Amino acid sequence: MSTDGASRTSAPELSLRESKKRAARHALSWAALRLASEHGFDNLRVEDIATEVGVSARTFNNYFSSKEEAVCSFNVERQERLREALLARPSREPLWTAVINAVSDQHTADGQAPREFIDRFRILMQHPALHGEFLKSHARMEVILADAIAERVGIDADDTDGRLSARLMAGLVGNATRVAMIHWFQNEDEESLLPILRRLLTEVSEGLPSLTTRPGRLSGERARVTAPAP
Amino acid sequence: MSTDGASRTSAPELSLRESKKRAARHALSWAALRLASEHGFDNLRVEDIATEVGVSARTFNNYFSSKEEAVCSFNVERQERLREALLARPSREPLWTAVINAVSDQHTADGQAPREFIDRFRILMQHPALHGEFLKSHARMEVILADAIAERVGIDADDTDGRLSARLMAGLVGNATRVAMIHWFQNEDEESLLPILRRLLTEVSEGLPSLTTRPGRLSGERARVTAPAP
DNA sequence: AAATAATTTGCGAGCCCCGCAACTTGCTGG
DNA sequence: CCAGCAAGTTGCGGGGCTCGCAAATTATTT
Repeated sequence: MSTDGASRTSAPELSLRESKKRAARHALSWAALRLASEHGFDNLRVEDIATEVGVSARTFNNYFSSKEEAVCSFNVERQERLREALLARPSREPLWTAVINAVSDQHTADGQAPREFIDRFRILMQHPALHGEFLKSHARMEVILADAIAERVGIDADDTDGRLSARLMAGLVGNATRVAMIHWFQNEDEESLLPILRRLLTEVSEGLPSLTTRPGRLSGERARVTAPAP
Repeated sequence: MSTDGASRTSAPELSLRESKKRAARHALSWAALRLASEHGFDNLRVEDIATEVGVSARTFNNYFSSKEEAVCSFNVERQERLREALLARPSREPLWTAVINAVSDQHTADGQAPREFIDRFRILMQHPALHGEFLKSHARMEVILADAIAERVGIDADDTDGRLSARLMAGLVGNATRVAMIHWFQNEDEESLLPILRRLLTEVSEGLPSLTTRPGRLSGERARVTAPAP
């Protein structure tokens, strides 16, 4: 029968080898995530992950160069989707709107996951050993997003300043995402992730008004910086 | 007599033990950085670092839980300085101006380092094994900066939204810093770090005008997002 | 179907990180 | 001043990780 979505989005006709490789990588990544969230990262052995999937431990290290990488690898899978999502937004949408909506879409599915799993996930991601890899996967995401932004806006490959700006904007998005997630990690019963994320992104897109135009003893002016340098 | 800078900034009168500990940590961190930049991270052994400083390898792991952490630890030392620098800016300065100047100050000294060292440093930081830890140290920096911002602006500890905004702003700064550094890593003979950094920070502080008001087929409007939530 | 290319696997080496228990060093109250 | 306590250091040993290598297995090509 095999009625999977091969034709859904321009399937690149992957060879048997390629599809096996992807499947293996995917399986290893999810096995790692599941086992880690169930037994805790400290009790995660490479051998267990490999056994779970039915390959040798040596093969695991052909796919991932560390346990941490495998556990956080699910983030990478999102990247590809985000890129497509942004480019699929109607081209009339203002840039920020398109970005915010595209990012939101990536996170709406998360609400569906079983509560129990989400809770364990939050605990898991607090582990120091995963923090670095988690950030690393976000950094990769930002690069992808920056390219997508540049593509959407029509920035040339050789427009250094333009690409830097795109990179910067992608960073802002990634940062808002990160802050939202961390806040969400730490405050269990508060708002769910998506509303926070949208709020932060909107705030960023508007130039952080709540801080710069604060009523108190603060100046509402934009920064006026002394001359950069000779 | 001991006429050192004890009174400069409210020295906490550290005990002999404490000062030894700090010295050891500092020495280990710098030994790690130096050896790594000279011989490459792949040829860095914990034992070498420890020997260089004159302690046992076991002691090294009492201070740092990984080589990566040690190599990137110099970033942490900046954090404390950044906090003080921001709070020391004249309180009349607009927030963004103060932040930009404080951040700039942390990086002006870098230009003085010997060229040779800087080059090796740039290569070193490209190593995948250090990338995660590098980002981690930046994340820590952002937390410190967020607190400093909140303190300067006068945000209460229980003002959740306010603190979130401060966190967000600190993230923007961290992000601009990161983008600037990465750009600087990859383009050897281009501008030096500081000018790029100041340019990016200014751009961020103004709400990314170069992208959102781009002449072409893009709308210059701010994002108008569908209602975030009830 | 043979030739070729890519993957998987077992083995072994070298290193890392940490718990533990002795040992050394700084600190504190009499 | 010094006895006794607290804190830091060290060697040892163990479990684990990551990788290079070469043989075996599995796809792909001709």
